Amino acid sequence: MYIYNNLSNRKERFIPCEDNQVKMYVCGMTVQDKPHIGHMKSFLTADVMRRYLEYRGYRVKLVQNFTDVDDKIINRANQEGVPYLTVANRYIEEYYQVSDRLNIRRADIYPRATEHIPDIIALIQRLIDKGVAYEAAGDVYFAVEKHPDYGKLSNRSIADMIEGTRKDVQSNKKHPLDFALWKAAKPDEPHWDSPWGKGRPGWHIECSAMAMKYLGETFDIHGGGLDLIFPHHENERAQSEAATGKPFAHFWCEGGLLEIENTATKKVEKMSKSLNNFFAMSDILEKFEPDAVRMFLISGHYRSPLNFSEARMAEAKARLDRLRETFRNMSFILKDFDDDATLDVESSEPEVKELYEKAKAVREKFEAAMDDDFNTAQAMAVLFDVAKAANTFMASRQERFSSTDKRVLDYSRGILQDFLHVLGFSDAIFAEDTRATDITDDLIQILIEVRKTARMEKQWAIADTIRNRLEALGIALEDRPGGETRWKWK
RNA sequence: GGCGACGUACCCAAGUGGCUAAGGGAGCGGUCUGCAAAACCGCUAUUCAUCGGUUCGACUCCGAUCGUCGCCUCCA
Repeated sequence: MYIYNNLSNRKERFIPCEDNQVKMYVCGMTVQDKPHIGHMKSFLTADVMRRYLEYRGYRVKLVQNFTDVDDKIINRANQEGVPYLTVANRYIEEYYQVSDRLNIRRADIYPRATEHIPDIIALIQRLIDKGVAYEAAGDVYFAVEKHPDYGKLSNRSIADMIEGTRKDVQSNKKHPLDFALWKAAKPDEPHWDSPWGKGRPGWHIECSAMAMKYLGETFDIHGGGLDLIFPHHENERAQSEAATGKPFAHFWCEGGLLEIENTATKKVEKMSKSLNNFFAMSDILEKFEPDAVRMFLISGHYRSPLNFSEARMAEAKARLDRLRETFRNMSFILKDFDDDATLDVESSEPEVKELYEKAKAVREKFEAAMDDDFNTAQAMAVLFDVAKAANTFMASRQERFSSTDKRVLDYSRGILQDFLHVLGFSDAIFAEDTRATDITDDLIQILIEVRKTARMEKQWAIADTIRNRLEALGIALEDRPGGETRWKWK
């Protein structure tokens, strides 16, 4: 398979460092506020990559950090008058909640910066010993000019960057682009003892220390948002490779940002905490189901920006409903279908053969799409193709299905389920709605029968009242061509 | 100003140096239906921002122009 590498600016053949093992690090959140849907785009992207890699037979070790000490967390804690870890823990907890609801599989390890201070100090010391970092008044800085490769990931040269740099007031730095590995503690700040006095880690170093600790000095894939390329990932790479003399991550896979239209200026801009234009993931989940969010987030390519709006979410929901409808219709037909005879395609009718061929081709087409830098949009199109074919097939049958018909539908359903799972959709799409308890079903069946009688007597007002009242409760009735009436939650 | 990405139908969105430019949403017409809903069938890009160039041939490669976005400061 091929994955786009931001380091080389092109797609490269993906070959893991170790045979069957993929080691992956995703830059997690600085837990200063609620996770918003832009954050979750990154993590859901990583989740899809991981699931597909596993589908492909790799064992994946995924590490995703929490940066739980930084200026903004400290500020927020001061405003609230609580310890900084209270703030951090609160948002970490919320992260887990929304992540679980989105069916994002848990990473293998979620290391936290504050729990790795000794590792961080050791790494900084290593850099000082190598002569690429220096201490100045209790701070420690990485000397950018000592690292010849600096700027490669973000495609810029030190000279270019200096032009755009504002004058830095604090001048413990030897070079304006040098960045802090360790910051001397200001009064009343959280701090730890270190060889350079009391202080706390700078922003980038924790990722290097923790990635190396859990994945080794070289690993396969480094993910995160595109806005992290500079300075975060550039600095991470520089300090890591300066320390070890080895490549840090092989593939740098930063994803496109979530954008949103500014209602005042009509301009599209990235969703971020600093612009205060974000939609908390928890709020969106009040309104839209998790699978619809997933459908929305994978509707384009992960490297492209994605524009958020309620209308787009509603569209994603409609896409999801289309698939769900197909599954519902299959389920009605396959109710009590329990037959493990093999499908004899050769002697089947052309319609059966056609659906079978469509479903059978999914594996190859889906893999071709996903092997090409995780093209989820293409992959979804492949699945929609089969859903359409199944719908067409079902519509062609006038509600009478032979066991061969059922076999090919069962086969198609299995294929669709398998591949929707690979993309991380939950069983909620194809499983029966859990709100439908048996008694509910019985009660609705009674109403359906009453309505049926009314319809036979052409008492349309009664029939429609039943349907409308149920509709108001979120229950939709469908009269099928054969005279059968089905119900579903809307 | 520097670096990078992008501009495909009403909307979202994949894609390819030459075979009908995927898929979805929305709309319209039809089938089915007492009416709906859902589904199915048909229609909605002679064209891929604009202008040049390379080529037998480009939407796809190159250049310019216009537009949008991101990074250059904290940010998934």
